[in-house]
Amino acid sequence: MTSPLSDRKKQILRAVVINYIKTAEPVGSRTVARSYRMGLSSATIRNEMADLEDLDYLDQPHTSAGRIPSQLGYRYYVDNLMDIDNLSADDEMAISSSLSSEKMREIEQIIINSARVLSSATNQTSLIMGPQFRKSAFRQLRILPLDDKRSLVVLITDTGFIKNKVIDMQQQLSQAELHQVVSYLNQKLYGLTIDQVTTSLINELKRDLFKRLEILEQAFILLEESLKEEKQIRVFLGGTTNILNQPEFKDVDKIRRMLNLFEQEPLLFKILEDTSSEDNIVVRIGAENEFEAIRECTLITGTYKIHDKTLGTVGVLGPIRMDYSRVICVLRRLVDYLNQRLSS
Amino acid sequence: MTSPLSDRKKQILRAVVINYIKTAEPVGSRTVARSYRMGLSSATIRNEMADLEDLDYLDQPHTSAGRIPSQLGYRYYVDNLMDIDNLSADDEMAISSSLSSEKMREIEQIIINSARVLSSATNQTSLIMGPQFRKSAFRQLRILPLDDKRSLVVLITDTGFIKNKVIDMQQQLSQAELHQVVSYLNQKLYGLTIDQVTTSLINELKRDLFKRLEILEQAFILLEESLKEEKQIRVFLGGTTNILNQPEFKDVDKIRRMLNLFEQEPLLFKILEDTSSEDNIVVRIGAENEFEAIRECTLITGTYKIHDKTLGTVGVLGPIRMDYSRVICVLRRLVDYLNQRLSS
DNA sequence: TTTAGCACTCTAAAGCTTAGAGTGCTAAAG
DNA sequence: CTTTAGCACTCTAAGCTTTAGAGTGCTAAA
Repeated sequence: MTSPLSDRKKQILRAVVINYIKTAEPVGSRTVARSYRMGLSSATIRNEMADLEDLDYLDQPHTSAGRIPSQLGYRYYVDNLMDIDNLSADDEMAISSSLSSEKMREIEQIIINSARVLSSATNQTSLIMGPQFRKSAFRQLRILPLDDKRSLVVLITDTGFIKNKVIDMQQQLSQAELHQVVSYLNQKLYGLTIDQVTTSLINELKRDLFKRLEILEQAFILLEESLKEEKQIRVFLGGTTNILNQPEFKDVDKIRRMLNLFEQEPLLFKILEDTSSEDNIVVRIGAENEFEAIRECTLITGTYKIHDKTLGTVGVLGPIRMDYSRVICVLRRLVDYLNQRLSS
Repeated sequence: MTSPLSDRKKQILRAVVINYIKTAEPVGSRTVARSYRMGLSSATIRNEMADLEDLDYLDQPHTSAGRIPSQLGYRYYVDNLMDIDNLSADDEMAISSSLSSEKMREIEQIIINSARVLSSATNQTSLIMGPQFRKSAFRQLRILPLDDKRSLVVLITDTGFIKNKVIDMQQQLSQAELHQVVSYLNQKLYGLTIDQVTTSLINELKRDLFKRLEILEQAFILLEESLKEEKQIRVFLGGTTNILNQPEFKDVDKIRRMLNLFEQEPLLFKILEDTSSEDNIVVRIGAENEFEAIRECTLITGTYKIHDKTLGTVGVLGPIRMDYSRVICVLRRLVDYLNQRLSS
């Protein structure tokens, strides 16, 4: 479409973006001329900057202020100008030491801790979708009698989820009968993902079994509820207060809107899910976001897998002015970690 | 100590408190004289108010402003002047309908929903401590082999907690042996509260059993971890953004401090636990709070029980200027609900 | 003891001034 | 044709001043 930018323009755009990310102040021509010694006077830079403004890569808050990157400018920077260094040794140390803390056995613990690490390493708010139970494959169903009336139904998936539920049995069931039913179910369901266990399949099985036993209604309820409940998977947040450190959120009203958003788990889930189809790191800048609520933010997400199955999304949410290069680094690092950690 | 207040002073103090709670503006003598027709001129009220200020029941933000209640004033109001009406029919309706939502099977669901109801009914932030696992009594331990290497250990308490954990078995164990060990443990532990299952007791049992089987190490790890992990019980929050609606929190720095507090679960737990010894509703106004972090707030708490055992604390946290009467009402209602709901 | 009247005080909001940063334009230099 | 120096101009944020309004405390009279 538009002609490609000259190298000089690229350099200048890059300088403006980097500077603005660091200082949050509009960047003037003098600043660019001085700090990135490129042998040009501020007047020349000024002309170039005026061009960049015409091309919509830069904005001017008011006539006599410096320039700030437009959303298009950020996009251009992310796509063409940014270099992604590796993490500094210090960062790497800090991150891996926080990640390797002892008591991280439970999946939930791992996720929560990851959220914390991610937010503190980026100084932004982090969102992590818990592993999607529904994409896991059915492994085993067990029924464990507790006393006369009650039993514990346990559902286990290939990705290590364990769901359980105490159910009431109206009639007692002999060990043998129970065993029969349970192994029938296991046989029928083995290997299916939870997604595939539809209500209609359940009904079919139910019909099959009802001929012989009316009693397992409750066990089916567990299955059905698992399906319903898990439609909204938990989203874990880290560093929600970090947005308060960003100068773009010094307005109480904006803060309220963001915090309100953070309280709406289903919406957060949708926001994360929305990006989860893609393969690698995805950067959504401002209006590129589908959801109105985060149109003033940038969302950077990655997906993590267990045994090569995409199970969830990890993201960083912050103002459009954020340190893209750093966030992407950290996010990559974390996704690697999760992939490795959850597969064991 | 000080001589009791005259009826007239009480009336005036009450009027100031009520008015200030409603408007968040300092209350002037004219306002009191007019809105609470007590046949006195503003000048008279003015004199009385000056007296109340001398007695430390009222404060004056600056020379020519109205008066606001001091912390002592609020305390006097709560102890002597406040009348606690019942909930209005509307409120009652709203609360019971939110509470009776369908899918509240899990304890956690009940707690989370309660937090939501409490915060929206009071327009404050609500805190609810999850039921204290440690005060529950041991009921049953089960071990459920999954495959060659792994088993599921399930721990059940009298208050309906179910903890489980997949463990690795280095050696295989015959059904009979397993059964033997498990029933030994159940016999030894039945009826003890989790608190009573100390590490030393576990070690003792371990010694007993090690003579026969080296294998259950992992099962003990579950027990031990349960003890450790649960030291910090979850605290559920509702309406954290409500503080943003309070005019006393329009300062970003204060907001940051509060939100930071909300992210520190262990501290929240301590704050709630601190009040849990007492019987009924407890009101802590400002500096009456033990914890520095909430010295600018009022915390109103109640405790809920399962089968007459105190299991957790429910609280409302907000600015010192809050609608005490209303909050106390709603809190009472909610504690009743929880007591009833969790005992079934 | 209560009240009217009045001078006084204090704040918050609105208006005004100013310093500083940065621009855009023009004309000269390379 | 491109780059640069110079300069007038613009805009904001911060500080200062002014003012209206609310409320007080005191005094003297009822």
